[in-house]
Amino acid sequence: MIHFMTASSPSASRAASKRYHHGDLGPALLKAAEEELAENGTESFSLRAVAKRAGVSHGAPAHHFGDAKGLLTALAAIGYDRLIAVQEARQATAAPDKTSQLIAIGLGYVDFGIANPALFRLMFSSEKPDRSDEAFAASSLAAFGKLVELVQAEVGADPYSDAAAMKDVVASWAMVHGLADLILSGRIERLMGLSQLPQDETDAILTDILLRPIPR
Amino acid sequence: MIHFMTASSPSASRAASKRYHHGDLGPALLKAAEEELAENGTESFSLRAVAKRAGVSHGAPAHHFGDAKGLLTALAAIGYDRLIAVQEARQATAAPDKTSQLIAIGLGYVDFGIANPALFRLMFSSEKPDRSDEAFAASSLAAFGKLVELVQAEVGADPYSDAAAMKDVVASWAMVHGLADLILSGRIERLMGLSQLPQDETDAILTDILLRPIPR
DNA sequence: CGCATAACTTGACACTGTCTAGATGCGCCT
DNA sequence: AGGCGCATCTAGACAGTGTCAAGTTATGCG
Repeated sequence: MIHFMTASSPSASRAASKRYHHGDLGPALLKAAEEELAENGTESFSLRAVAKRAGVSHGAPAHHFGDAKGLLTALAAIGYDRLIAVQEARQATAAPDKTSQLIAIGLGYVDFGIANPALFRLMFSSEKPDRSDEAFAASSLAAFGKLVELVQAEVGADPYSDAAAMKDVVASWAMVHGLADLILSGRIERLMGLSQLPQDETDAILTDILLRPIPR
Repeated sequence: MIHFMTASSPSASRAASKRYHHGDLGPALLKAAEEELAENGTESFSLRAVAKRAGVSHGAPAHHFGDAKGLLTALAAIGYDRLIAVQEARQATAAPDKTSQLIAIGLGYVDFGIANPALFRLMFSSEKPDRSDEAFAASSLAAFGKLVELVQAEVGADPYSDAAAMKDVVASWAMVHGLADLILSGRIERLMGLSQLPQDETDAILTDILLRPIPR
């Protein structure tokens, strides 16, 4: 679950009670929104349902996030931070060599998508978030930066100055992104039955596939 | 544009006039829906706007498609037929060898996505269409069948009986799907400026990437 | 302590999808 | 040829949506 920094506000301790001023509503709304998203999916997402879940009136979210787009933008930005965290968890348990580390962030990308399908779609395949938002841009760029960094280590060239290396970045990203997107739409399951396999076998198959876009 | 078979009905010639019975409303609604989708995107899609565009009352679509899900399911099914057509157009202008033909359907997949971003998202990244619908299942399976067939020709093994070949299918699909999805969300453009390049250079880059998932 | 102001509520508005009952006219059948 | 069944389409109502404006509460600063 997302941390949401609920302990930062001095009045947050009694935040759940029915006071007129919630005291920490911003993070509380984000938490409620994520739960709604996870339970009902992106398509039937409702701002009023989020407000109700957080125990406030339907107009309250507007004061913190402007409109629905604002709330979803903030949520997507947090999503990128969490994506990075999941990738780093995979890196920590992976072998330290460059290739294993690159594969690890790919496996983390898929892990994240499977664990948070609606959030993943919101982040990557939705027009709802405002991509020019500062927090969104910063977090998504940080996630992309991890990929660039590890591809650069792998191929030994800076993607921003070497077109071939950038092509390697794009190929790696497209592969892992397509894999994740097809998995969480259920299209791979029908073909390979990944969910029936033990984790290490699934990882082996995905690793094989994730290695392909990288020149050897 | 989709054909929609408007000439098949005997009364379709005066279909545009203000008669009480439209005479060919099903196809007309699909056409209107596609236009709405192309202009406004998937997210702000409105059934009432589709009805208005087709010149009928807001309740009319229900009689032909049941509900919004039904209309979008039918539209997505047609989308798969068109995807196949775009892929076959690419095949027709490609070299006849097996590898070129496989790459051709990949380029067609990307072509289709760029030309119809909202429809692409509806087909692949939306929960709105009913995947158990017969027409949807048939058309999407036909599109997938093309991929299976060409991968089988390329690697010389039947994916349905050979796990390694199925892995090649999954890898190929994931690559082209991820590539298309990232391109139409604008994420590749920022990195490689594909739209600035002449078509043959873009094709060369995409071909390079699309070749990678296939074992050599 | 008083008060500006941020935080939140409440009600209204236009719009959405779906349901119901009613209006219309196409095409079949005798 | 004439009538009529029934698919086709309209029109109104309903609950639910996001957003806006105006009012209410209470926090923290001077």
